[in-house]
Amino acid sequence: MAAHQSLRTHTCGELRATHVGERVTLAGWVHRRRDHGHLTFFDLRDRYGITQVVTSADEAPATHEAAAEARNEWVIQVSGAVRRRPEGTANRELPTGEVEVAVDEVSVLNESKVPPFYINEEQPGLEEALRLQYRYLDLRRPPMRDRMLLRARLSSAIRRELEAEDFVEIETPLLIRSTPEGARDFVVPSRLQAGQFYALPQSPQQLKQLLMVAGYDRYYQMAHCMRDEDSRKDRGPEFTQVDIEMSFVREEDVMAAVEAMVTAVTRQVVPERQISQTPFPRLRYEEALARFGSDKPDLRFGMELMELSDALRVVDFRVFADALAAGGAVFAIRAQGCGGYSRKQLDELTDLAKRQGAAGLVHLSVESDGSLRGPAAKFLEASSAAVLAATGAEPGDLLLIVADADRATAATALGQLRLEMGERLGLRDPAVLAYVWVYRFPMFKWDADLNRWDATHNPFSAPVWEEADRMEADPGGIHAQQYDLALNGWELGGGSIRIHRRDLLERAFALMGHTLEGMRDQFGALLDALEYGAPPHGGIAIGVERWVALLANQENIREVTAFPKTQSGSDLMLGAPSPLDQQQLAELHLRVDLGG
RNA sequence: GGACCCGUGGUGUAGCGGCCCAACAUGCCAGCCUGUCACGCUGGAGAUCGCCGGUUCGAAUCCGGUCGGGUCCGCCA
Repeated sequence: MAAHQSLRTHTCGELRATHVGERVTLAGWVHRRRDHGHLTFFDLRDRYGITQVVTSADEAPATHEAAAEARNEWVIQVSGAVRRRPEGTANRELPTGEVEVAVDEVSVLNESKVPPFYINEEQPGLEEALRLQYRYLDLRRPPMRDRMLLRARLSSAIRRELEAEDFVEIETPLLIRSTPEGARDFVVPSRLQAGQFYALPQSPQQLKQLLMVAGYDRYYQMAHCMRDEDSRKDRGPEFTQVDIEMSFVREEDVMAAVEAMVTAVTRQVVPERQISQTPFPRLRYEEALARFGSDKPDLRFGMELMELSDALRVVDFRVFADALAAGGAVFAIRAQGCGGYSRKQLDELTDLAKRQGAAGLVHLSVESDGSLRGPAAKFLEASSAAVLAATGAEPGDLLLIVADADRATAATALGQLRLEMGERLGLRDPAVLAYVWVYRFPMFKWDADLNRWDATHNPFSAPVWEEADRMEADPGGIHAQQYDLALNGWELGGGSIRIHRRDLLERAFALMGHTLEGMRDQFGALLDALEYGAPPHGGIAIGVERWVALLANQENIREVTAFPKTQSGSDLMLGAPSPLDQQQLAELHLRVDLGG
């Protein structure tokens, strides 16, 4: 093992029966102490594991007495002989559990105050703010350590796989130019140029495209990105992405390369997990929305959406009739065996549907005689057979139905209910990883507020080539060569084939209301570069925190981030952000105005 | 910008108008204990209930505000 240094001969995860008889020196933290008077056991911990060391009043009285001072989290160094534990006292829970070190020499390398929370046991309810304030102690806890090591193995495997396929890692700058597109920028004031600001990258998008123009036809980078938008459990102000770009490729090529890397990496890093399907399923956006109510569906379970628009077209029920008359849709999911849900449970589901933009939720339970029961049942009597036929619902089942004048709204609201029911029914198997491609997104969406078309994803994404001619004639009807990679209901990454011809890019931007001057000002370098032999190219970016979180079965990316920010963007350990003093402000040509 | 939830010894919880200057577990300290591994036993110290204000004879408990944390909507090309 490489971790041998002059203060230790072995790590705390290393000793086995084969070491019995060797004299060793270990250094680490006191994980736990069991004091039996004339005999004291210490569990000594480092990042490699735990080893039991013993001091004895009979064998080494002075050492025994000296060691008795040590408390939890003190850093100590011990020397002694490795010996097999007495018959019947081996600990099968520990890899090192067959042996122990009979300590004859101990030295305290550093004492520790009593920590503000337990390092040596799990503590589910522990206030996260406290963990963040003492993150260096939190990171010492074995579950956090394991997640950090998992993340390191993931990064390493990604690099190994990509480099084996001739990808080259190229770093791009962190101080770049602000552009109003996309998320809000974090900005950095320039000292040398008064009144001017850099922006921190939301992603190295333009730079990696410029690298393609430069001929580095397979680029990757573990790229740090920053977006000044409100946090969620799956996104924070700064994050890391595996940024990839390739030249001379079609969608197929990028997806194949990424899929090969993702599959190989997953198998190396979490061999115990099951990838539900390879090659990864591919769903067109429209299909993902219609079947799962999401553009990042969780494919670990079925419970697909069923469209009832036709079955219910004749029903005299305002909620459905109005939605359908307005050109909308009615969707349902069938929750098997949930017909007995209580009023409270149904209210919770209704609240969820409303939060997701639905006007309401119609719930029907199927009685043992096949009749439907629920607040809206009396309106549906004439159609109950059609509903049962369309949904396949059986006695004891619960049907959840959402109608909306907007098809996507109905589908996404029900998609959220599907996830909730999947959770409640235990269908989201934590052992399974269900990667899925979602592709062929609409290229533009109408922005009612700005009264213009806007890119659904990335403004540099290319239209499906055969559709490019219709861009101006039918902006809402054409699709982008855009593909997202989803995993267990989370968006892991997204990418596209880019526009590599200046005229086409200008047309796309013009459609989004950009003037030629505005484009030159903001994207001048890229536009110019496209005129110097830009090859066809495309790529993807994969969110590292989300990926690790899913591989570690964590709900929250803070659990896989060494030093995360709070929801309001604070670093509770460092106390950031903080004010600047007057001199710093003056150098940066800034004046702070807190008046509001 | 908005909605909701949380904030009681070091930590996690209980208490939710007077029986509480606050209970339980764990941790901490001390003593005892030669085979433990969440060691055990005995004893002890430790919180005026995030903060400010109000209601009340009386507030951890009710109300308002505020600070911190979380979840969500908006936002996130």
